[in-house]
Amino acid sequence: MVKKQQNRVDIMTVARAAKVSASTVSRTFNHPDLVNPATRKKIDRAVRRLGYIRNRAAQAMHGKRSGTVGLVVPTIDHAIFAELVQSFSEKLEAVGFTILMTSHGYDLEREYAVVRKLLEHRVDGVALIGLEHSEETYFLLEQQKLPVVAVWNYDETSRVSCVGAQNLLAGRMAAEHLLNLGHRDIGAVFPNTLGNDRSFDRLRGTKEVLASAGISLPNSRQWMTPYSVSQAKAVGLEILTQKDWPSALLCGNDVIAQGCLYAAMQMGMRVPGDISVMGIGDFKGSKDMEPALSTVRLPARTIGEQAADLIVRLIAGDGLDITREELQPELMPRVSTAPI
Amino acid sequence: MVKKQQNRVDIMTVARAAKVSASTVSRTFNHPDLVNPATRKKIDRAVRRLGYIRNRAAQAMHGKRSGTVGLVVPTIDHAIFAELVQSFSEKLEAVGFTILMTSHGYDLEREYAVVRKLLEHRVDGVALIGLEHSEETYFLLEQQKLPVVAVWNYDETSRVSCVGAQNLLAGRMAAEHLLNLGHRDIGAVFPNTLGNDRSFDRLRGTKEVLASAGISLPNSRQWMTPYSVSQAKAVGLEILTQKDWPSALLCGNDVIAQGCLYAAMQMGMRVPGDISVMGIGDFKGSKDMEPALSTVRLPARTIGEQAADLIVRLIAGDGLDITREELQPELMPRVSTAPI
DNA sequence: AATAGTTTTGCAAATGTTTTCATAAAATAA
DNA sequence: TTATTTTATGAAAACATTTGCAAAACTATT
Repeated sequence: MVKKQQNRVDIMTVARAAKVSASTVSRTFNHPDLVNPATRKKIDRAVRRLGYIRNRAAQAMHGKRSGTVGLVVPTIDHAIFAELVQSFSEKLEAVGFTILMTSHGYDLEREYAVVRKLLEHRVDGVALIGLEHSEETYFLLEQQKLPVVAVWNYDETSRVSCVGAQNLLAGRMAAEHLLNLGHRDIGAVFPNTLGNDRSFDRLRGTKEVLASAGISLPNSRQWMTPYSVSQAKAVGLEILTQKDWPSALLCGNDVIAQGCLYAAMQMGMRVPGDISVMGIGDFKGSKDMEPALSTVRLPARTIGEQAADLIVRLIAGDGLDITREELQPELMPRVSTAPI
Repeated sequence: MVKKQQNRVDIMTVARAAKVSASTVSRTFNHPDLVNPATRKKIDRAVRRLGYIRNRAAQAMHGKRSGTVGLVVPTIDHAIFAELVQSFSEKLEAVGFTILMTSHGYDLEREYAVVRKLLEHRVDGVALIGLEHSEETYFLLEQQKLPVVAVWNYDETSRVSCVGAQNLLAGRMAAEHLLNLGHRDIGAVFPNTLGNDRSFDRLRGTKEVLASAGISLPNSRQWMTPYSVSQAKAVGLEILTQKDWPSALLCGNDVIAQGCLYAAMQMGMRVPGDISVMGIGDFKGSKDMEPALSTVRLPARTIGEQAADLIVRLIAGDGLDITREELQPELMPRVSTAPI
């Protein structure tokens, strides 16, 4: 077994090459103002010539920041998270952080495991999606006194800092919109609400509003589908082939709504002529669909950016107090919904 | 300025609590078989009680693996990369790696910078998208002798290991399909090919095939649009409002194709009746569109998975030899294209 | 009971950096 | 010119772990 002859260029190698001490090399990186420009130049040259790359691991050992932020998402394979993750990481990278990203597939046990792993890597902060996490996860994070922000949901009683919108409100607004258009027979098409507080709250908001208008949402008017155009379309087809379909479909998110739109199209039905379709989320493509999708906008980019801002503030300030930032959902009435 | 009284639980704290030496604690983590089960139990209890989390940074300093793999993408905010990233990271996480993800927004300079940063974090390997990278980036990676795999493109002359498909082939297949259907007046709608070898190769393949069928692709039949449904739709509208639109549109990817589909729909045109639309990529929703999108499938999930496999093999084997894995694009004729 | 072999443990050195403190050199003030 | 301040550098300790080596504690064998 050949021992890999590491081309180990460490700080000492550079120091020797530049005929200075390791301390000076270190300083050129971390406090350039403290070292003589001439020396700095010598060192820079040596660094370049040797291809030296400093070792963050060794830095991090000094109680210094690791320069990484952990990001835990259920999955990145959903339009909405992609948008969020992108804006979040752009903002963080701009101030020099690197993102350690992990996903858990909506499994709260796995979430705990990945958070642990992030902690092993001594991330400077952690961002999680939503506020529903296992007790162990919360405990772990609190115990480590690490800056944490829950992204996407807003809740004034949240156990950690959060930036997001109230999904409950979004659910309400969607339902109200449909109600205002005169719809009384409404079908709800939602993803599984288990381990997904976003979805749960939206459905709750919807039900609340309907109930207070004296409209019940019987099980026969509720459908569940995974987050996927394809599967939502299948469910949509199922709904529309039964003889008395609802006059409007309220979908848990825009991807599902898109599936329903396609289902209607395939059946040769007119939207909103034969049925209205309402989404929640306002994903990137939603306004361009044909017909343009009516939805409730949850500003993913803004949320991502503010979350990034917040976490750098928390990291910088050794901030221990919980901060909450609420963003308002916004009704986006477009073409896919119409008066009955 | 209050000095944050770190709840610094280190390996020594655990050792003291369990009345053993630090070495033994270390061993319980890394070579459990070398330590007496009884001792192990004692240590486990102490670890649990104190909430100890081991420090990967300190481990990594020992020339040990850092347990991270760097992933560099242009942007994650595109359906296609999301799918790829998801499958890639799922696979890697399953074997215990954590992903360090960064994006560069199609800027090769920034790519160099982020790769450097990844190196500072002593990632065990790096995955890049595509094969077009700056000389500095290649040089850096080679100099560090780090396992590298370029994902998404296949090229038998690639400078680093790669797993992907030949975009050239994909471009050819798309064009051939249209040709076979009898189309002679074809429009190409592509994203900017600068710093994007995928797109460049597809367009090249397309042109090749057309040329060898004696069909030229004048500038007036080429359009450029950013990767976005919305902007592609705008371009589509522009194309379709001119008096003699092409009989078929060949789009650089499925997102652009979707935009064109919507444009046609908005114009009240029938696809494929009035115009055929062809995509490249076969993204998640493509088969569900109305009309279902004809496209050339590039198996994102498979590519992601194989890339993950390959990089763990490279990491495990101190593998220095370049490995190339080719996946075949596949024609997916569906509804959006028809004989002229 | 003595010996040999095996398993388990601890000591100390090593890893690559940052930082505190001390000192040397240079610049400024007297 | 001397004394004082400022600037630039190096030596060494600290950070949290892993690991080679050797000692100690068991087991098995005679």
